[in-house]
Amino acid sequence: MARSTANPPADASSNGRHGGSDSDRPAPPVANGGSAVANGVEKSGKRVGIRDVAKLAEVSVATVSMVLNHNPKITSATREKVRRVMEDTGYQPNRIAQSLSSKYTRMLAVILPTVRHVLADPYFGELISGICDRAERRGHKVVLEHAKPDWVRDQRHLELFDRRFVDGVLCIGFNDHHGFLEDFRSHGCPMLAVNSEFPQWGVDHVVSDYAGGADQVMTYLFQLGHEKIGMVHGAFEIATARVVCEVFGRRVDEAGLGLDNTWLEDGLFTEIGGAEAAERLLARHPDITAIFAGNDKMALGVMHQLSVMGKRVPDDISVVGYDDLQHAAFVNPALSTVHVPLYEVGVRSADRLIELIRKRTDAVSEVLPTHLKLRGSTAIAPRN
Amino acid sequence: MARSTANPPADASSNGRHGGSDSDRPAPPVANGGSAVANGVEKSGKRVGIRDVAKLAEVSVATVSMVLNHNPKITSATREKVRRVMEDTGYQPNRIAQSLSSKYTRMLAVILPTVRHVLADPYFGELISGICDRAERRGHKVVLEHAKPDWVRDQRHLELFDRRFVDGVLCIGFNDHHGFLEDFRSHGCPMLAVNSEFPQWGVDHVVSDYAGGADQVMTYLFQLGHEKIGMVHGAFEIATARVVCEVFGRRVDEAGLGLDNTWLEDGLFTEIGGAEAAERLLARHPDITAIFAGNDKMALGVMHQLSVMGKRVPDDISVVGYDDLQHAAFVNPALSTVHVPLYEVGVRSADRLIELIRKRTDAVSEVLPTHLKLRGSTAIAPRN
DNA sequence: CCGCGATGGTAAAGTGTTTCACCGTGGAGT
DNA sequence: ACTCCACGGTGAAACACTTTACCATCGCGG
Repeated sequence: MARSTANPPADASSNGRHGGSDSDRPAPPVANGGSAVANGVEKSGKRVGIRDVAKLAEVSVATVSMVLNHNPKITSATREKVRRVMEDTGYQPNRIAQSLSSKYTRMLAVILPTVRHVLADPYFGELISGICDRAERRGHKVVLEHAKPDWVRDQRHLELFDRRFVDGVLCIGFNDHHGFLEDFRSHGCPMLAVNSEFPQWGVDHVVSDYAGGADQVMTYLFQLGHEKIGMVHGAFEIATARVVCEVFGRRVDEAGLGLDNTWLEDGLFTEIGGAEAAERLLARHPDITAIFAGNDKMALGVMHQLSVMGKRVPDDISVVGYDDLQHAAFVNPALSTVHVPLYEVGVRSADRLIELIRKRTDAVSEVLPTHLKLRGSTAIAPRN
Repeated sequence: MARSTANPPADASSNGRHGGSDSDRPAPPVANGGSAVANGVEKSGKRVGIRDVAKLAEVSVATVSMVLNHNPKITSATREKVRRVMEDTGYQPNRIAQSLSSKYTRMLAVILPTVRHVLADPYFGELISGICDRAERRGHKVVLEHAKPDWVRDQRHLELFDRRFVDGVLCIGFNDHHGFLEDFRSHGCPMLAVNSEFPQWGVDHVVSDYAGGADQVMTYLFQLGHEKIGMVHGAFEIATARVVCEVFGRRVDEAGLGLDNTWLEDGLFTEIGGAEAAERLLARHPDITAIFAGNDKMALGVMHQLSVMGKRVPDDISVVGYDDLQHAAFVNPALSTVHVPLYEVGVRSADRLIELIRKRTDAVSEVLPTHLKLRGSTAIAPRN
């Protein structure tokens, strides 16, 4: 069931373009193979295959293949000869056939939880953006996958590998209840958790520094003189959300503010959830002067609710978000938040996963820094 | 170069799950083939292939293949026999080999323009969400592709088909300068423009009713008594943006308001562009009472800028957006906008493209309705 | 009783690469 | 002068399916 072990593909492997650009060079020169031959079509109506190239170049099929794969056995002379024919004929290797022979498909899957319209959430979008850009540069394509309930019940996630859809998967947005994440590792399928972590399963991951970000927020709020601080957090099944709450709790305790659990509310990671959490928080603690939300969506909901309830931000209450989504700078007031390098996390994830696939590395656990982004939603605590 | 024509795949084609679920049934029953055999592994360490199944079921390989593909030639008796073996062994057809033999990969590509972090834009996310969900239900996978400048220069877009990456492509967010869109059609490659149209090239498309939406906005603004209305539009190279402007112009003319081109400003489809456009508009026409933005991002920018300039929304100036992105309801004030059924557009696009691939239809030009979503950013025009 | 078509299944030929065992040649080492 | 190895390249066997001839059997009408 697990992928049989085999040599990882050479760094410079065939990816269709004759220049060969597996590494990070932007793109092969490609001298625009514009011979008289109509692009890609031989005199016959048939598509040109490796055999045709071999015939025209007066070499064997194996040789052409080796040129394609940058095999050092080939002289630069013959390599050139073959290259020329490839350009003249507009030959492009059939990637299906390549995958069938070789052990690699050069495809990655991004697996997302089944939340309605999950892709419409810029948090995911930003991560995927980074993943796609980097994957493309390294000659990989990205396919999108949703982890529907029946999907994992039927073991469909392993099907991705068993049926040879992809070489590796990137998982975004899952929590401790998603036990299927463990299966990948136990079946020897390259997998990486993106901006999340699962210490209990030893899953490889690239994550941003949630503890650091939360710490900075607390320091900042204290500097502004806030002592009545509420927290709107996401689900506790998510390790990173837990971390943020823990930091919040620790800092509050250290400062001796005596804030108990009633200052914590679950915002479900959504705008609406954030709004409702804010409502509860305010009902319980009318004297609250600051709210720290676990992500920007909840922060938006909080601000919306505060506005509805006639509270001014930041004059009456300061609000801090987390993520720094693109539109956070354009709401009223502009949101102070923790900048998470989501795009960069995506980029690194793709890099590390590809290395995992090539068995160039085994354990990956990378942390990217976060920092405070101060805007208009925070101010000095109002004096009572 | 063009894909050689061949029979489209039968509606019920092999997609790995033995139940066969090409149609829209949610998922095959899958009686959890839990025999004693360790899932998917035969006694040997080798993966189980179609040959193994044939041997165990005492039929030929061809028969197994036909069972897989729901070929009516097979008796239900033998079909059951084969099915049983498949479940017992946990056999799953290798999709690479299937693609090599058959003419179809069951993959679709979504092609996006090269805008930095384009996926982080919920507009695209929502569309792609719909596309993915429906594609998955119909047994297709979706791969993401960016149309970088060099990509089209090198004819890489056709490579998607030539190298057998995908069966069809969905293009989102392009404009009249992207001539490469024409290539797909001229090479016989199934392609569909999503929520955009290119009458000049006769590209198939699924689009929402931009004219209707704009018309409703204008009617509404007139009802509120607005006469000094500015328009922050997107690039004119985009047909749908043009349509909105045309409607704006027509309605304004019909109403005899005498607003010339100085009431139009380009907002570049971005928040920042919208903000700058609003600034210019206000500098030129301090008496402006309403601004109609071509999308929600620009509307956010407009509102932000108005707030910076000390104008109140909607008391001093009303703002209307277009798209109805998820967070539009949670900004301050909540944005009145045109609801575009982006998710649904994505769904229909996937459906139509798959039909195109199967040659079940040829020309597709579908229009989905839009409607006004009134919230807090609009009000009766202030009396001078 | 013979021929014929429909039925249900089979053997074998693709599908377009990669990879592996092998081979001829030429130069260096002894 | 002879062995031996390195070099550059070749032929053919995988890879795991689909598809297309083709074949045997059987029922039925003439």
